[in-house]
Amino acid sequence: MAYNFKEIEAKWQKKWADNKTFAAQQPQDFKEKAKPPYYVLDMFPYPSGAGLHVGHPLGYIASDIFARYKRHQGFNVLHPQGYDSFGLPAEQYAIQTGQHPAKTTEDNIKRYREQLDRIGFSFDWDREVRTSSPEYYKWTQWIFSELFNSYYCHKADQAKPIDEIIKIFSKEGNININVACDENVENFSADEWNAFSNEKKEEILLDYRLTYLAETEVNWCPALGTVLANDEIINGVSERGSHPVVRKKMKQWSMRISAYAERLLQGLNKLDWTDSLKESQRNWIGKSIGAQVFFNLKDQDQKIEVFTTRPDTIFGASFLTLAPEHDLVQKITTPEQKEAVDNYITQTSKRSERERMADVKTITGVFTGSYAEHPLTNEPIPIWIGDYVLAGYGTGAVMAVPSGDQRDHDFARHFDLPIPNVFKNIDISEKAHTEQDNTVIANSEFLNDLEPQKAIRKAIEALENKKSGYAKINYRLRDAVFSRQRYWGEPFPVYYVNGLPKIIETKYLPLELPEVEKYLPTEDGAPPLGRANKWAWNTTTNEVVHNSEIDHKTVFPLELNTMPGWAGSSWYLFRYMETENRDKCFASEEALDYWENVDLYIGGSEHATGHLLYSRFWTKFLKDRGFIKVDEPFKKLINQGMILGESAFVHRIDANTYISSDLKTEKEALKIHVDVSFVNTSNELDIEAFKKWRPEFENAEFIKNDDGKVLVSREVEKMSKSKFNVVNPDDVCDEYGADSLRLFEMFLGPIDQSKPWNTAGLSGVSSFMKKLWKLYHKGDDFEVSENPASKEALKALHQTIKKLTEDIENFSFNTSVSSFMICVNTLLSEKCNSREVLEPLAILISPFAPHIAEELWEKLGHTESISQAKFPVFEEKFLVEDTKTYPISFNGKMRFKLDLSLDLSKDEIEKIVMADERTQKQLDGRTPKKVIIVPGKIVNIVG
RNA sequence: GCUCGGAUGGUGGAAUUGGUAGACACGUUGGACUUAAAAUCCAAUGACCAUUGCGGUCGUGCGGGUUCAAUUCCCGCUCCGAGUACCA
Repeated sequence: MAYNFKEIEAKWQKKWADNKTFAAQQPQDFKEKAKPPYYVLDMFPYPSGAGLHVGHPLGYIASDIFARYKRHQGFNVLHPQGYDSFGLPAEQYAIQTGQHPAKTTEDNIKRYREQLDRIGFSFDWDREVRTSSPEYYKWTQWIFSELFNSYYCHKADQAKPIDEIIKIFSKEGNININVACDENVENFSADEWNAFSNEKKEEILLDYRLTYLAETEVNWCPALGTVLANDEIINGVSERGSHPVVRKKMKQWSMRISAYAERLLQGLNKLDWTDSLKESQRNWIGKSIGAQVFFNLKDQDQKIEVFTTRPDTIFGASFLTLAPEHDLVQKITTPEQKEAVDNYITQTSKRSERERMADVKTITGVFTGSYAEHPLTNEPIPIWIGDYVLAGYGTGAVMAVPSGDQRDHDFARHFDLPIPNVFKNIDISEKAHTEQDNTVIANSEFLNDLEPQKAIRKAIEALENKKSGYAKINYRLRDAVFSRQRYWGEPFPVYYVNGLPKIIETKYLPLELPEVEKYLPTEDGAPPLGRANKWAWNTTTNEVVHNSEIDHKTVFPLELNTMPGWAGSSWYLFRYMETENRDKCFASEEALDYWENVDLYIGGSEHATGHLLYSRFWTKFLKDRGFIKVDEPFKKLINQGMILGESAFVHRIDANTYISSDLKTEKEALKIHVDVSFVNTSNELDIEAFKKWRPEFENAEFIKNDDGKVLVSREVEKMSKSKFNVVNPDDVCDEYGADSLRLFEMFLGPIDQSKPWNTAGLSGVSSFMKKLWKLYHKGDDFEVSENPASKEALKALHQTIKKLTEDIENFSFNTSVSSFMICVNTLLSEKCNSREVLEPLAILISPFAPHIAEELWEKLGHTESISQAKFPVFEEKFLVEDTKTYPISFNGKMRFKLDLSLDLSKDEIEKIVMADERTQKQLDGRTPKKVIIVPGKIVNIVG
């Protein structure tokens, strides 16, 4: 019987689903001793309308191989899948078509599921989660409430219930506490606190809560009535419709992730993530040690706060630069400078933050007309504004030391400001001196002749004595804005009483998304939920009621923003642990204790500083409040690279004429994307299909090459619908089978690298599958002998076991596939069909190609699924060699090979090698200067 | 700009701590089988020179360095990709 992958794959996919073969056992399911748990998780997909392309399953195949491998090793494996189903694309589609995002999301999920099912993943689908389902987001809302009801105590270094700080305030005020809070919080005593009105107390508490309302800078697009992400802005205008965008302040929910900066940083040390990923997070958190310095204004009772990592260069500060958005700018600008400053601010508001950071060449800025006082010399220092200083970064102000910072240097040169040199014997006329090594401070009074580190300490001491500053650790990590002016996201469980937020109690959750007639912002610029008629909270009945009932006594308006995409994905790993009690808790204690956290997480590196930081933050928070016991979500993490598409282009030389790409033309040919499905592996265009594709190609004329073909050119690009280079896994499954798809995706290259998809290569793994099948068959019949295997066959098997075990542990799946090929090629040439070899081989390959493995396993006479079969164990004895083929090199270049016994000593090897006539020929009469012999490795003759 | 990756034959890639560069595949060429095609099998295949044979030179993005020996380690570049805080 020939290898019929269609039948085999359909058969086993059905059996797996019917028998729930891959259902993970819950702790309470174990009658006897519990199996050790192992949790393998993929970053869950956003179900887009385009469906899966071959790039998506790459990581899923890798994690599936590992999950299956762990089952063979005797672990109880949790390997779930779900959908990150809130998001912008569904909302955009809803705006365009009027269809409810819930409906299109449901359709997309259905399609994703069908596609995933065809690839033979060992997912436990009973545990599926969808972030957009109310039963799930009930608990996202609950976590938000808990954050609202918590503050961060730096002394205990953990989050605590907000009630505790209220007690502290009423006993001792806020003067001696060490907690995370807003920068500008006012001091009060216990008596003052107790005398405050409830409203005032609430306002103050917002400065301490782990989620809080605050004014934040956003990219506002007045024409679209919405806030845009930086990457929705192209050249200063909106991507959709090219409307102007301005920076604007808006009241938004934020998450006090900055409170966790140090723990997020320290926690990295114990994670099994790549160094580069950990380094990215470290840089993102951006810890720097330095000083906070105050500059008093010359003529006003105000001070400007700056943070600097180089207080040793403070005598070189010749001006201050404020971000144009800085609160003090309006107050300190003199009437003469007002027009210039206002114009500059308007100009700046049109530039995105990213543009301002990236563009170092154009130097802009304006003098405010005011002066501050140098804290140590009392000299006047001009105050400028410049858009190279960002409002959200540090204090939004810098003390400019042009001799020690390149951007300050550029700014000073551009505006002809003084550049005092504070370094001994260093020329700073051309560029700033930014290094600390081999540096001595000069022109700095009491800091003269000191090295930077000593000078930093001394400068801070001086600032502290004058009450003009103090040592400070600063983090680049900013609090995360948590409000979105969108429809398709989790509603906040929040209503407003006199403008102050109140939380809806957990027992009344979920607060479900209301219906709206359109998914656009309202005419007066409120978010889409502003269009809902029934979006008010009745505090007596505890239910959502019509807006008309709002009386601000018992019925209040609800929050109109929704939560961002990362809300649901920050805790979903815990939801999969629970199966039965999903309505009672986010996950039961028993399940949480057993599964703990994710052992292996696979996903794209684009999540390095977003999702992976936010979910670490929420995990630490949940632990602080006692809801879970682990403080990191993902123990080990592997990044998968992107699979790129190979776009095809037809070459057009005039309105209707297309030329084969191998022909030269006098006219410049225009390259036009063409659907890759019209092109075969030899780059020949299917002319008929092309003509039918679109009306404008119907009457196309072609200039063919000598073979009578029209060839296309190829380019590697991102796989995307708009580039017509998408390859659908369904098509690959139809033509080659899921097992071949799985093997090929792994065979393409290292899991973490991006690489182009090339369908031509599929025939290689496909013929491997046929060879594998052939090993177990004679003609059309299954035939496996009980005779002992040859020495060579056993050696091939054990070499494969060894290599494979190492490869799987190192996630080097491309070389695993190679070693399977080598093994099967050897066994075929050995004509090996012994059960002794073929049975372990089936298990070895089953994580990679599970369908064929199950089929062969069944034919081998087993009635249980192969998925729990014990993984073969490597035995050294089958590999022992007594000779080694030595490369004999001369000056490092290999010239010939020599088989020698491994028992030989160095001297013996040297004698044999030197006696060889080829050695004498290479030396050509010379005497070698040196002979290097590494037994078992190499011989190198120098001279 | 900043941060983190990457670059090896015509193509995807291999080379475990510095020790035979190009495993395994694709493609190409030639051959076997076949009426023919497909499938399958066998052989060759980094470039250049030489070719009757032995062989030789160069070669892992570029320029330097360390070493008996460098794809691997160090210094300085170039190009490409990802992230850059509201895409997911």
